Parts: sequence; C-alpha cells; structure tokens
Amino acid sequence: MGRPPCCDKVGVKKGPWTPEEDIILVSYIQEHGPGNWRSVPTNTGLLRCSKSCRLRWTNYLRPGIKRGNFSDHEEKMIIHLQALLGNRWAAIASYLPQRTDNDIKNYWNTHLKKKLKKLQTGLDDNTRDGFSGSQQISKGQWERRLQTDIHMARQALCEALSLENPNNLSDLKPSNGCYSYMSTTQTSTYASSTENISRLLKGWMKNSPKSSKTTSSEITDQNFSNNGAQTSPDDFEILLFDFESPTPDASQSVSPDEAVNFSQDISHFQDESKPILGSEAPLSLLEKWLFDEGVAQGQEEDLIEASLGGTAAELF
DNA sequence: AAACAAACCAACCGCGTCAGG
DNA sequence: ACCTGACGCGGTTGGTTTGTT
Repeated sequence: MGRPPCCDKVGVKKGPWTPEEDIILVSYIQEHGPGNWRSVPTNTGLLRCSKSCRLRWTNYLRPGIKRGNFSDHEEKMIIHLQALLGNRWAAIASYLPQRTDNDIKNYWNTHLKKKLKKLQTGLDDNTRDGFSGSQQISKGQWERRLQTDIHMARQALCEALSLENPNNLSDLKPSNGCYSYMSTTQTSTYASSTENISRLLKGWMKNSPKSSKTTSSEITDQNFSNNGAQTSPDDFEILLFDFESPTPDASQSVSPDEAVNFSQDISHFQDESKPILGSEAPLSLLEKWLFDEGVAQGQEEDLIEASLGGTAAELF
C-alpha cells in the first residue's frame, strides 16, 4: 500500500511557476503567513499541490534569500559544515540563513564537489609515495574531530539546560525552516518584505512585454537587473534584509537539536557524517586550505569558531 | 550558424518524523 | 497505543542556459 500522493495528480499543475502564480502565493502568505500549506491551493485557487507551494515559498519567494554567487566565505562555511554535518543541507542552511538548503545542495553538487575532488587529486599526488603519513594524519584528524564534536555537543547541552538565556536558541537558528517570521521582533519586517516582493512583482508586470510566457526566474532577473527594472540585487537586499546579519555570529553555538545530531554523529562517525569523499586525508588538505585562507580574513576565524565551537585553540 | 555537450538550477518525488485525534 | 495527515528533508530529474566544436 503506497503512500497516497500529497494531492490529486489530476488538475495539479507542474513545472516552472509563472509570475502570476508567484503573486498569488506571495499575497496569500502576506495575508496569512507561511504555514498550513495544505490549505494554500484551496484558498488561493492555485493549481499547485501544497508541497509545491511550500517549496516555491521557501526556496524562492520568501524574504531574506540571497541568490546568485556564493562568496568565498559562504563557500568555506559550506565545506566545513558539510564535513561536520554531512549532507544535512537543512542543518547547514540554518547556519547560512540567507541561503536555502536547495541552493546549498545544488551549489555543493555542481561546484564544491568538483573543487574538492581536485583538491583530493592534488593530495593523492603529494602522498603517492607513502601511506604511513596519511595514516597518521587520518588518525589525528579523526581524534580531533571527535573531540570537537563532543565538545560542541556538551556546550550545546549546557546552554540548552541553563535557562539563563531562553531566547538564545531560537534566535540562533531558524526553527525548522520557519525562519522566525512570527517572532516578535520580525513580524513587521516580514510584512514589509512581502510587500516588497509584491511591489517588485507588480513592477515587473508593468514593465514586462511578455508576462505570460516569462518564467518566474526571469522575474527575478528582470527586476534585479540594472537595465531591466527598478531594483538592483543590492537594493532588494536593502529593502528586504534590514534584520539580517551578514554571517552567523561567531559566538553562535549549536542548538539542542544540533547537539543531538552531533552526538549521533559521534556514534556513527564513519558513515553518518560522511567526511569528504569518504576518507580523512582530504580533510586535512581541505582544512589546511580553509585555515590558510582564514589567516588572511578575520572572518574565517569566525567561521572556524562557529563551526568548531571555539575549540580549535584547545585542540591545536 | 548549427549541433552537440556540459553545467546549472528549479522543481518533483518519496521517505521519515511528528503532532493531533 | 495506534492511526492518519501534514510537513520537512534529501535525492533526483528534466528543462534551460552556456560553452565548445
């Protein structure tokens, strides 16, 4: 007995979203807030299934999304977090609030994998003549990562259990992809952000000579391109992101949820956390790369602090 | 200029989890 | 305790764009 589809296949539209659909969805969410996706198609008249609506919103329409080029910092952050967390894209995305898990996943699969493969190839060339060296590195890496994970988990549990700062955890991490829209501090921002989207969409509708055929990604492009419309990406970010911080706080620690995950990672260390390309040795090269470049940028130290829970100093 | 290949990314699918009845 | 529905996540697909021959 298979699981029934989330919606009737009959009459459900698939494929790229049109600007009109985006507008409908955005205006609905503006009014009712994200959530209760099941009712969205019914209430909006969209011929989409609830999943599709949610995905469209979380991956594309929601305010606070940064699209396009990943910065060097983001790239390193992803690599490091992937090494720590494995392919848990949602968890990784929670450290990069401006990026969606889908975006990060795509970027990993299309760019970073190759990059790391290259790095590994380089490493293989360097270590071709001796196995014992890499074995030593491997053991050291493993122990260090294990200690790091244990420390992070412990730290997170301590923070979770100490009720000194009850707001901390929810502030640190967008809860389950909900991005704290409903939090007291961000309600107004959410509303105005959605208004911005609506405004941009309306602007596009006005300017576009061929609205019916244009894909929704073109919307963004046209609205965001300097020649096409009123708003540049930066402008858009200014409009939308008055709440956001550029990077996760260096003092950020993990949530209890993450702590549990880390504990699990410890017990399933070899297979669960899926270290880069299945071996420890590339990580050392990778870390070297990350750390070396980090020296040049203070930000990278934040990254290391953030992802290693500030234990790097102890460990080295 | 055309054909083909590679890269990219939005969207879909199916499974796992969890809350409510 | 069990069942069901809703949601979230990760893997995968397929259409589009870009680059190469």
